[in-house]
Amino acid sequence: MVRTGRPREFDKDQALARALELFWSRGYGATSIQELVDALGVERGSLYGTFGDKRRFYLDAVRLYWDVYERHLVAALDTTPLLPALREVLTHPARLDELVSDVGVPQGCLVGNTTAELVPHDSEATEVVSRSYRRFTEVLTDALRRGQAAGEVTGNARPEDQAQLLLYVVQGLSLVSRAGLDRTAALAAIDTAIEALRA
Amino acid sequence: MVRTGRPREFDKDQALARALELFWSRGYGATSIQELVDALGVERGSLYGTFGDKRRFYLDAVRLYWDVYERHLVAALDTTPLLPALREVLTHPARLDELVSDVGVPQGCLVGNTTAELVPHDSEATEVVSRSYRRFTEVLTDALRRGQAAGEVTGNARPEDQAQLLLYVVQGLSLVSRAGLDRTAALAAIDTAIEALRA
DNA sequence: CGACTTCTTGAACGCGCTGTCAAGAAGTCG
DNA sequence: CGACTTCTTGACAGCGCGTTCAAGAAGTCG
Repeated sequence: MVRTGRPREFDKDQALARALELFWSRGYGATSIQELVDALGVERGSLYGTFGDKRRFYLDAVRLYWDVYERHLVAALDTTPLLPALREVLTHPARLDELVSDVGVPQGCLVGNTTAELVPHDSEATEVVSRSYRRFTEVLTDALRRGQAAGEVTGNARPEDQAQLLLYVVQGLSLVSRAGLDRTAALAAIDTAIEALRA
Repeated sequence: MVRTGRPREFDKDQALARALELFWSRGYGATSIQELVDALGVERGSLYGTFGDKRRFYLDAVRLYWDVYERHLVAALDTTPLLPALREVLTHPARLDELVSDVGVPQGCLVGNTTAELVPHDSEATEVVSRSYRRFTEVLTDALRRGQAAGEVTGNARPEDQAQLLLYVVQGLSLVSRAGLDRTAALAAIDTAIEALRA
């Protein structure tokens, strides 16, 4: 079945990616449709016709964010030794390795931001966020299990519990960093967490 | 100097405390002045005359929240042994020890919520939040230093770094819990953190 | 070419919000 | 009592927001 009618003049995926950046840096409520119109170069009606209302648009952006992040996460943890890779994972969301003062740089983890802004009031957002957290702990649990089997990670605790704790650490770092980041202190704290995992 | 003019008909502190609960459970943006009027039984004009605009009102509530919390924190950590008290502190913000499903129960830590919603866009909010985080790590650092000196807490890491890490853990737990709390998993993760601190 | 479908454009609607203000009420002070 | 100050009340102004919609443009299909 060939698609008939006037063809879209903009790239849907590219528009969603651009919207993701805007939502990421400014948040859901603080991003107006007008700002999206200006940033994407697409008029209101076209956005509504393509993505539905603002909430749907935003949640689609969050889903895209998570899909990309999870792919990176799985790839990053598929290495030996595990702990250095884990250190990268923990420092990444707060962008400790880049210039934080960059203008327009997205702040923290979009899933965490969504949790703070829409959860638990919005049930669909709660689903998206919960699934992301579950996937994160699943991926980390697998990695930690491998690390324990290899004798690199301590067996003093269950991999599930270690993974859950690391979820808290990464989300906490991501959140607290918004208020200003002392890179040295943050890295020292992360290293403390990593060292506690060493066998 | 005696205060002249018509006396206020409501209790200012009590109104602020009630507003704090509302802001806490619904967030800054989602709490309208009208809701405050209804909940406090005080008309708009009186609120504006007493507390200034909404942002000031909110930030005053956050300051009150933190003052109360810090008093509790210092008192809770002034015990021996330290680790059980620390466990209480970590589980408290997410209210793991109470019924989470209670209607109207405030969600997470108000400072963390403020971080997500107003920081870094609002400089005054950023100050309030940063000061709270700094005080938290200072109080915890002191406690951990005592714990290390008493031989209860491991000396494998500096107290400052342990405290910073615990800030991340408590804020992460507080945030993630909004999306639904698996009490068993959360407690197991907290216990993992506590055990890692044991000498 | 003409019928049909889909996308584009930008004006306009309706709503809820924060913040203001004028008139009156309730006190103190001389 | 009369002047003065402060608080209360509720209407209302003004604004920005998300969303809709009608008219036109740009394609496909028979």
